[in-house]
Amino acid sequence: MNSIPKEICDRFAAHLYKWAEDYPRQLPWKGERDPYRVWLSEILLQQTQVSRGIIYYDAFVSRFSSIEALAAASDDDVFKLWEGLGYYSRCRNMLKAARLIVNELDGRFPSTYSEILKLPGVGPYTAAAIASFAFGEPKAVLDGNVYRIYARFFGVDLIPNAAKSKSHFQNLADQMLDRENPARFNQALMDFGATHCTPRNAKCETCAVRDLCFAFQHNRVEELPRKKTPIKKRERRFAYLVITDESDQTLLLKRPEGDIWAGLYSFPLIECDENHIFEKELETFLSQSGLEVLNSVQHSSKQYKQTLSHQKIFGSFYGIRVNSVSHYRLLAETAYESVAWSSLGDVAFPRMIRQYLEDRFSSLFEF
DNA sequence: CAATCGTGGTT
DNA sequence: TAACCAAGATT
Repeated sequence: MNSIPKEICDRFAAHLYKWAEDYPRQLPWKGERDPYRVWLSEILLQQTQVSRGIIYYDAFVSRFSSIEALAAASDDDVFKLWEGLGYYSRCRNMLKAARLIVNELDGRFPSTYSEILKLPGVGPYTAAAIASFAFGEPKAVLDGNVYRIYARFFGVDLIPNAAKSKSHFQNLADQMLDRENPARFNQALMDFGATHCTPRNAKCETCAVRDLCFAFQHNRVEELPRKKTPIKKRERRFAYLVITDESDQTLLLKRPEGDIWAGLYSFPLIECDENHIFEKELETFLSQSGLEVLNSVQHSSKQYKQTLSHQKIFGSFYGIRVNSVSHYRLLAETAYESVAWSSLGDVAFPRMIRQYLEDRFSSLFEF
């Protein structure tokens, strides 16, 4: 690949720094050097808008003031704090990394890019961010903002994140980085992308580098970066069984690895495909459950819909009254648990289940 | 390496 | 509305 003239790099950086002074952006983690806090913010911000990340960052910092405190917390408590943010494997990997650092690295956060990169849940972007922000190492971040800025600035006609094009963008980013001030440069670049060189309605009229910008000069700002081909969404139908007994216990299960919402809790569910009729499945489930059913369908909810990145979930909830959930056949040997109804407010649920509980039972949780 | 993993903001 | 996409990582 051709190298970028030094003059271009220098002029870009100078304009970028001037822009950052003209458009200050205050964020809770800005200028932060504590690697724990930098790491925490970057994990929370993966595929997450800054405005939402701030809310969870404040909650996590307030609850866990050190990596030792985080490492010592229970999985369920941390998942509860993460509830609603999505991409829950981040939460699981965050806990793994915290415990690894505390238990095996004597609490010392790794201080180089290559060592940081080994942490669970830390990929090239996050490692570069932590290395530059917390340790001043000259590593160029490559996130959605950076893809967009350089796709436009250099007129790169490649789809971002495709494995083949990533190395091209990384090469550009590496050359453009101000190696004397990596933290300042990375921060300003992402701020610029997030607020000025935006996906739509980019503020080209007040952009100081537009004279150098390929997309602006060729009137292709709206076309770049190239869009990813849209994904097909699998449709799934979940029938949740809200089973309660006379002691106000209910059945929950912890969702396993390998499917959505791993690590969160759920009511037992019957997944209905086209060929399976819910009523028959329910009859089979109950007859094999060991439960003494008092009222097989005490109530049924409306149908909830939730669109995920790769799936569209249709969910309905069916209230079932039994004598005692402790008779459930799989309780002892599987991920199923008997939980007091009054404690459901402390359980981490997927959005759809939390929504159902609020719709139907909000008065019981003192929200 | 292309598919998978959530949820909500924005237009 | 529906598409786009957000400080990506993992498999």
